[in-house]
Amino acid sequence: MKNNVKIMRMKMSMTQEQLAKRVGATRQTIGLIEKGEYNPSLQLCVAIAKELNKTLDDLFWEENLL
Amino acid sequence: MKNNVKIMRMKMSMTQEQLAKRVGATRQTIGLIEKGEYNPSLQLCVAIAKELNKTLDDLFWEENLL
DNA sequence: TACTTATGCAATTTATATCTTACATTAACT
DNA sequence: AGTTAATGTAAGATATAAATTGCATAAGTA
Repeated sequence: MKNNVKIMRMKMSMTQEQLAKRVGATRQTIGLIEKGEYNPSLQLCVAIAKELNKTLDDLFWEENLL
Repeated sequence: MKNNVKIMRMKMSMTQEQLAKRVGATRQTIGLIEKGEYNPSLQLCVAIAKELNKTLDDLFWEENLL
């Protein structure tokens, strides 16, 4: 489950904790998702995408990985 | 968690059971996802999208809902 | 040095997605 | 009427996402 969350979060100058609070998750959960060895729920993925002004495909679709 | 899974599955002339088998899930899980009152995992969403020749955004991004 | 901030990581608990099994319904067909 | 295929739905068990708590570390800073 590799993804672009970490890169896009840093582009927005947000910390894991700030993003976590805004999407209603914990810092640990965000950390695990960024690490990639995790299978988050669709709701959480959508919440993260909206906070980072991206779409699901931008963050999680294979062909779009940076 | 409304989505376009049911519409796209029917466009591909697949039954819930056929789609379920191809993505490694059960018919019941597919049914619940299509019904929309459910929060599937990202892995399952990706598997479904690939089987239906669509992307995550096509199936699950709000602005793309049919 | 000491202090703070951001992150990594691990153990335990809680919530819930998913599976399994089962039964009901509807539509199409013989 | 009877049969089959596709779907809806529900109860219980299992797997795992996510929360909670805690500690370690690196980088910056007073």
